[in-house]
Amino acid sequence: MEASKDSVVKNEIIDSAQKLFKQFGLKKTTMDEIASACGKAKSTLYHYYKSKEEVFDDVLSKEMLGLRILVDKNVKQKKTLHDKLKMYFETFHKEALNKLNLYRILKQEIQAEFINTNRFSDVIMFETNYVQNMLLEGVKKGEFTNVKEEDIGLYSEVIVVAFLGLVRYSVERDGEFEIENLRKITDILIPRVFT
Amino acid sequence: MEASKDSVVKNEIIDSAQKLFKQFGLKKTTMDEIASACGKAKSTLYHYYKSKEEVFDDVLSKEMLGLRILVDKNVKQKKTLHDKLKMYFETFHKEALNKLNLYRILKQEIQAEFINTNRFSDVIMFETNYVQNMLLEGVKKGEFTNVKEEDIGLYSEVIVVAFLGLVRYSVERDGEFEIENLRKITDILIPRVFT
DNA sequence: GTTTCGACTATTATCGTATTTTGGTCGGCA
DNA sequence: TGCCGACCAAAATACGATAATAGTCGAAAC
Repeated sequence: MEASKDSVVKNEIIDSAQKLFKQFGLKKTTMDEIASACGKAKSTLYHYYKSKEEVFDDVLSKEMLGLRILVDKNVKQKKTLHDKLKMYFETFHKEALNKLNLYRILKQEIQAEFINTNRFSDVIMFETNYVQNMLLEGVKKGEFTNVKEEDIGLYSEVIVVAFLGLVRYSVERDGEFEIENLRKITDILIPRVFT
Repeated sequence: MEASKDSVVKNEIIDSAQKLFKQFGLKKTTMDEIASACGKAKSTLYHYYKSKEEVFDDVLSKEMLGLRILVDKNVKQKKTLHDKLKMYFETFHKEALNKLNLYRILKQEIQAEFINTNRFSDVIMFETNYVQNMLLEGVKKGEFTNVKEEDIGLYSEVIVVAFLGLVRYSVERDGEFEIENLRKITDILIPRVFT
């Protein structure tokens, strides 16, 4: 078994699964459907994944990766902490709505045990870390001085959780809470040194 | 029917109902149980309330009122916008955990149609308004200048939604996310003029 | 040896129906 | 006017039968 061949087949499976999960959700998508969608027998899937959950998990990882690549790319184009955060919120919010499966997790629509516990807090942890690095960079550059360095971990967590709360809210209202408004959040979440 | 007598009986009912709802939740509490808990017949309850929902709604109103009185009392004791907001977050958070029924609403644990639609957004609206007044007062006193006055409505909404997201998070982790941390949120949510 | 498949199993979900629970009504009693 | 027990209709529950589905296994194909 070549590793490359292996991952090609895995990609086929994930692509089909992603579409089906997006359309019907985790519960209403069967392994048989995924299998025939990519022209394989169900038992073949179990050669590459040991469970349905593992397939779903991989789909999520793919979506998350896509979102993160985009977020990171956009954020890197901005120079100041303020602009970076603004772009971060905007891109994350927009992409989370596109990646429907991911969005379902954020909304905690899927109540599977294995997901809520791990996945959601994984996202929070990862994003907290990402934001933390942004803030630390801001500190190093002197853009962000009025916060003790030891508090930056907590600050990041607060920012992420608060932001995700807003994403959820915005999603539940389905457009009532506009993206333009979301842009102003940075002004709230980040105390500026130069006022 | 005297109005006073009427409200005495209503209070008896609400007290019993509150305990039961707190212990078993909305769905697992029956009208018969509430009735016998306050030594009345079920049909008597319908003399004072026209439905179970109305009873639950009144319990919520009572809890909300209690919380709001305390919040308002504590907030009024503080002078600056910063201290007021700090106290606001702290008291609201603490009391929301005590008032279990209210807390279930915030957590959106109760999925009854009549609740999610009205109650939750009622809370958001009320709190948004309350915070807005705080901010406007801060503007008037010159403590809070770096925000356009027309944006204050949006700011308030963002603050409330973000804060409720944090309350939920803190509740889900059941103590992991400490109240002391919550106190620092004000520093994040309110850009200070004097840095 | 690796990948695929069809047949098989065990578990879970679904359905139809009988039964119970429960929200809500009503007439009458104090 | 305030209260109750008896009553009803609708919803929840229980349960057995049936169907759907996640996951296994041995063998065939490559």
